[in-house]
Amino acid sequence: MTVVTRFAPSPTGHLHIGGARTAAFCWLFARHFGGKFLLRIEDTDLERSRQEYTDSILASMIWLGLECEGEPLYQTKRFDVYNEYIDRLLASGNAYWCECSPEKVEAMREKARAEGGKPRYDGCCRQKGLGAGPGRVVRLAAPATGRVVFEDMVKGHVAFDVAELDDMVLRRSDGAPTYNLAVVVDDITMNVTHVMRGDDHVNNTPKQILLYEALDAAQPKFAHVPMILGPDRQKLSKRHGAKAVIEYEEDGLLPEALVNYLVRLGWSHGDQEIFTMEELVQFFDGTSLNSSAAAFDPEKLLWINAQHLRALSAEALLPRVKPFLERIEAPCADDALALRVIPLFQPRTSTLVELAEAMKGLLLPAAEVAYDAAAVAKSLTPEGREHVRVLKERFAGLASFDKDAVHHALHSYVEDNGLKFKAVAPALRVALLGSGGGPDLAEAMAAIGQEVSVARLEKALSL
RNA sequence: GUCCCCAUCGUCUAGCUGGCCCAGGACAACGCCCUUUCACGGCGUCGACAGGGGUUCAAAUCCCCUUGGGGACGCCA
Repeated sequence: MTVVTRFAPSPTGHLHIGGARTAAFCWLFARHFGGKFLLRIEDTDLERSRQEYTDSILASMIWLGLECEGEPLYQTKRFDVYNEYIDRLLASGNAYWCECSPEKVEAMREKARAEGGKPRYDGCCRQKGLGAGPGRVVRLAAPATGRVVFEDMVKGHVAFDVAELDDMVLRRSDGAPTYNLAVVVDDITMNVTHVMRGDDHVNNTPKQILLYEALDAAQPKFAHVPMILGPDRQKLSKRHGAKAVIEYEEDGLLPEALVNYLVRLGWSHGDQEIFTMEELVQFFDGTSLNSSAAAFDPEKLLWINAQHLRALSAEALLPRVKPFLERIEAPCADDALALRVIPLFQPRTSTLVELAEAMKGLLLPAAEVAYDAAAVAKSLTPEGREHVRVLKERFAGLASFDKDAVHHALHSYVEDNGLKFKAVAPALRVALLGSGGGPDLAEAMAAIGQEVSVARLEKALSL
């Protein structure tokens, strides 16, 4: 039997990190077992569903590298299928028409709540033998007693008393199917073998199992992954602080790093922290999932991202930083130059945004270098300027300008004059880079080249 | 209120078929080293088995209770 998983977002917002993690788990699980990963758009809430959100979710999935098999399935296009299944339930006596108004049902619930019980519909239309009619809904004729039991892949043994469940609505008065009905029908018809979803759905599971039973259909395996909580340990949701995946994209995060971080939240493989997508596929088999909720830690995400950023080759990184360079008006005209500059900042930055900003400082022509006033005042002293002046001449006269050549020129100047390297480095650094921090001087000069290096020093001397 | 789930350092976690754990790794914090700066890196410090009962020769690991946290109770998904 081939494994089939599915991710089923509702297009009422952008894809947020909780959903992204669930999607990643589903995708990984299917990949690991050589199965299929399907996508289903749960857009039956006509009020809140929007096409733009569907587009956004799809785009985020692609960005994350979690591509699904075939075309996504839209629930709104499947009302015929749902009605067919509802008719079957009606015919088999597992469902019935109900004429109770929402107000009446709400009153029942209030009453039950007041009496300290579980709010539920009392099933008063069950024996009425009603047929279809305006304002009427179809409800499941749930068994009155017994227990619903299932083995969850992460929670283990879970049991519910059916007395806790009520006769849920299957078909709304407007003819649209309800969530639980649609999910079950879809999972059956899509041949889903493993339902992996958020913890917040465990309570729906017994209701859905009742439907599988009423439909006499085989049940999938369930895996309820714990929620992601905010740094404050409060629930993270679309309406409460959950950042959308696209925001991370804009922040310069690497998709593989986001997936790495998200998956590690609630899953582990020994002490390993950094995983490539390939490793994730190799190791993720649905076990080692944690059963408790995890708090989102932005700092660790950043660290993971930095690790992935450093692991990439300059060639691989170049096309990925380019959009960020353009965004800060430092478009890269010289790929070879950019390729030499990237490695200088890989150990010094943790996002593409930071990388682009750092690169900008070296990509600029001499005339546009921005000097940090405090650093200039501190290091470009008369004495410092003198060092820069002489050094500039020496650099200009170099036949070769690779890192070693520059390094030797620099150090021979220091030795020739009986100086300490520390005495000349700060001035040269500010003159060259405009500020007090940054990469190795010889490396930086070799990267931007002799002409620009000399021009930069000259510019600094004119300050 | 009722039901379901969960409970190891501030955070993510290893460990949970009991002894190798007076609990390991990672992020963060702090310190030292490396060093032309800023980083990277290396080394180290701080820091947890929620509490109480059992079971056992032995419990972070098994059972119960308490407490705490989360989720769900819709003609939302």
